[in-house]
Parts: sequence; C-alpha cells; structure tokens
Amino acid sequence: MTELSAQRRYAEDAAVVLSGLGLPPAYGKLLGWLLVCDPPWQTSSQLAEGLGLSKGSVSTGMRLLETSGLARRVPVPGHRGHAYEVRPDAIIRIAADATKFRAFRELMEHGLAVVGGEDAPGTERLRVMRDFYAFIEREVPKLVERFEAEYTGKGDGDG
Amino acid sequence: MTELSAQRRYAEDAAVVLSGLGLPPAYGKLLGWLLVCDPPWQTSSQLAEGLGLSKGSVSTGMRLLETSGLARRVPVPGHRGHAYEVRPDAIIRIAADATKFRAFRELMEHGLAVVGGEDAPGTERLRVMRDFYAFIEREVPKLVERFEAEYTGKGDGDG
DNA sequence: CCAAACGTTCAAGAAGTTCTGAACCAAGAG
DNA sequence: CTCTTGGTTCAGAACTTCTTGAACGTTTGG
Repeated sequence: MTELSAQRRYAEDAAVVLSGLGLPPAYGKLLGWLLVCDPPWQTSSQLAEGLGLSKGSVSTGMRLLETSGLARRVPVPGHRGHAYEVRPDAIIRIAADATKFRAFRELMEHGLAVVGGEDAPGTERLRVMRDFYAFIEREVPKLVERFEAEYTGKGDGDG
Repeated sequence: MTELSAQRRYAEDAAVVLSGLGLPPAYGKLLGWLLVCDPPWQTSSQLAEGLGLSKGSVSTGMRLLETSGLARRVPVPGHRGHAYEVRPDAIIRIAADATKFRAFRELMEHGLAVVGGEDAPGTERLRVMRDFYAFIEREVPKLVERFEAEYTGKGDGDG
C-alpha cells in the first residue's frame, strides 16, 4: 500500500463525489487537490506529479475547470507559464448561472408542444415541471444574491 | 431513415438532456416517453416496443426511475401486472430533497479538517463553499414549499 | 539563433458503463 | 395442475468515455 498524503486522499474523495455527477475522475481530483493544497496555486507539473496524472490529463482537466468557472490561471513570478487556483467566489458564479435550468424548462415546453399544447388533457405532469423549472430559473439568482448579501455582511475577508 | 413518431423523437431529445447529467440514455428515453405518451401510463411491453429497448433495459431503467421518485406503478384493470406513469408531483419531491447538497457540504468540511481547520490561512475558498452549501441546504426546501404554496393557490387541478 | 521548458492536441489503448438476450421466477387462467 | 404471460436478473457483448504518451507549437533565456 502506497502512502498517500492527506491532500492526495482528499483529492480522491472529491473525485468520488464529482464522479457521482457524471464528471471525469481527473476533474474531481484536480479540484479536490486545488481546494486543499498549500500554496493554493499549483503549476501543471505540480498537479501532474501530486496526483499521478499525465500532462495531457492535467491540461484537459484544467481547461474544463477553467471554462466551468471554478479555476483560473495566475502568473507565477519566477516561473515560465502559469499556475492555477480555485476562484474563491467560484461556487457563487456557478450557482448564479441559471442557464442549467433553461434546458429543462425548454424540454418541458417542447413536450407540451408534442402533446398538443397547454390545454390538452393529461398534461399536468408536463405543466407542473415546466412551471417548476421556470420558478427555479427565476428564483435561484435571487437566492444567490441573498447569500452574497448575508455573507459579505457577516464576516468579510480571509485571514 | 426510419419514421419516428413525435413522441419517440421527444424521448430521444430527453435522453440527450439527461445524458448530460451523467444518466444512462435508456433512463432519459423512458422518462421522455412517459412524459408525452397517451395514455400517460404504459406497460413494460409498451415501453419496450415504443422505444426499441429490450425487456431487461426497461426493467432496469424503470426501477431507477421508480427509486429516484419520478415514476410509480399503477394497476391496469384488464391486465396482468402493472403499468408505469410519471408522478405529477415528481419534480417537487425530488427537488425538496436537500440531501444532494449535504455530500458537498461535508466534502468542504472534510477539506477544512485536512487543511488544519477553520482558521488556517488560505482557506477562504473552502469556507465560502462550505457556507454556501449549508445555505442552499437550508433554503432549498423553503423555496420548494413556496412554489407549492403559490402554485396550488393559482390554478389547481388538471383538465 | 539555439536550446530548453512548458503546454496543447490527438490517436490509440485502457477502463468503465450500458444494453441485450436468455434463463429463471411468479402469478393467474383454464 | 399445467400452461401462458409478465417481469426480473445477470453474464457477456457492444459501446462510450477517459487517460495516456508522443508529436508539435510557443515562449523565454542564454
């Protein structure tokens, strides 16, 4: 049994959780590692070595993390290239984006069209879902705003 | 090119959307079909024939839909066995279940333990996420309740 | 201008997941 | 009791996705 650092084990745990959402394991490992590493920014080689992943996997995985808004590049003074870090506000940026729900609402609207419209009989299930997703789409951004307001009001800034 | 009914095409569309969440295509097809079929309840054989799936796939897929709370069995008068239908309140039951978020909150709490606790330096990213998920876990059930209240208040009952 | 480091891309292989089909079980009709 | 129908399970086939590793740009330092 190889000795795994606590950080490394954490990365594996994160991979398991994220896999549950249908995401690639490498994506979860990278995110988990970036959440607990010290310092909080890491170069590609550090990530590859730390997690036992190939350069290619790190490159692909980090692009995914970047485009999904969870990570960003930061310059490293005495180093060629860049490092990555998790954006402190990552979760807020992602949660506030309600376009995820739009796909579902549209699917339900499309469904209503298929069955013959709003008033066709036996369409309750579709209407409830459509209305629910529309509601969520409207309310989630508000909810996130409320979090931001309450949060920055309470305790601000890191150590 | 084989002719596909509008319902069948809708099932395929649903499969694409649901696959995006990491779910098996068969699961999405079954759900899509059950959302637009007429009558709204269908036996296993109807599902298998309608969707071009094997009996086995229908059985497995429908169990998944049942355990996830989206579909339920209904008796069929002149028929051996049962049929399936989408629960009209499916989405509400599923959305109100906030345990999905608990896994994430716990992952963040675990992360804080790994980095040395609440007050360790450079833990803003973890604390923000932990607090955000805790907030969501608390607020989502309330949000769903609000939807139910507003919805049943507005227009009730099907045709 | 050359060399070295760094990062990206992509084809091929590895790994994992999903689907099928046949065997099996259960329940009701005759 | 036996036959038929409906349903479930599971091993293997088919398929999809992920990861690797090598080739290729690009940039910086000497």
